[in-house]
Amino acid sequence: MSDRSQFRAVGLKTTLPRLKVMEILENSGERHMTAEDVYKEMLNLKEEIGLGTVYRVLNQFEQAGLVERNNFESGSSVFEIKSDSHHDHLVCMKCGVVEEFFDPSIEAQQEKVAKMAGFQIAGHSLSIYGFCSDCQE
Amino acid sequence: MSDRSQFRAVGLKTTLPRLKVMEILENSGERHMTAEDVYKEMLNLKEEIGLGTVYRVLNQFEQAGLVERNNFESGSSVFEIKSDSHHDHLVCMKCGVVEEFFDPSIEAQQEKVAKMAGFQIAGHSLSIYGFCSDCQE
DNA sequence: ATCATAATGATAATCATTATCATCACCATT
DNA sequence: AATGGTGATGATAATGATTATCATTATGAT
Repeated sequence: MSDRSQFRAVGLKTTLPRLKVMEILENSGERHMTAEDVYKEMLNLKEEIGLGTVYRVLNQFEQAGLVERNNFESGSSVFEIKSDSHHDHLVCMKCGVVEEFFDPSIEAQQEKVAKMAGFQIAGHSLSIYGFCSDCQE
Repeated sequence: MSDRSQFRAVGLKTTLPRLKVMEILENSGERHMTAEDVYKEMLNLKEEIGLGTVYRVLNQFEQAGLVERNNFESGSSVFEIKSDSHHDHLVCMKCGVVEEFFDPSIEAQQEKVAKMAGFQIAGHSLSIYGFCSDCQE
């Protein structure tokens, strides 16, 4: 599905800033970008855009289910293209690298926990913090 | 252990603001408070304190291992007295109530995941978001 | 091509949090 | 109990992330 039709499907007009933001999220090596990251990359590519627009567009994309927001422990949100498959994160506290993982048994166990507490589950966020293989003294 | 000796043990002088902040965290019905919450409660109790001091003290308590910080999806950190036993959270997206849980199998599975990815685990944060039993239409 | 409407960019505003710094309180020592 | 050095406080300003405002501009249905 093209970005164009993706946007149409969620009621967003196809504009240059939206196309560019999506393109950066898709093509940037870094899968987890802050609004600021996206903005800077945009400037690198000699594209005109306002930082406010980046924030606005990312929020709209999140609302629309096109991207996913994560709040690690850094003080700013990071965004990534929403993949069809849910996953959680391993975050390196030294170099900041983020690895993704999916563990069915953890997922299943969460369902159980929620059910036991009478919670209707809507989502969850699991981040494991530590040091990646390159960052252990 | 009294707050007084607790503070001494971690190299913090025993001061009125620190005693009061700790007292509020201990006695407030709400276990997960923002700095602002603590500050307002302080004013309620007719105690003089600066908001900056609340932030400073909470950070020191966190450094010292006396309280634990959590970043749910609200944009501001919440603090709770650090209990000896680790736990994760179920957060109601409507009323904001927070329930705690501990699930050994999830914990164990996280260890496995980290090991497989070559990560040296330092901590983790698992929050399940949903609707508590009182908040389901 | 026209036009209503939504989107943009520049800017100001807000919110959470931290830094600064002069004044003040704690507490080990006298 | 008085003293003094050092750490702590409070008021304020500063910062960083994010959102609101609003006049101008671009999109897409007609």
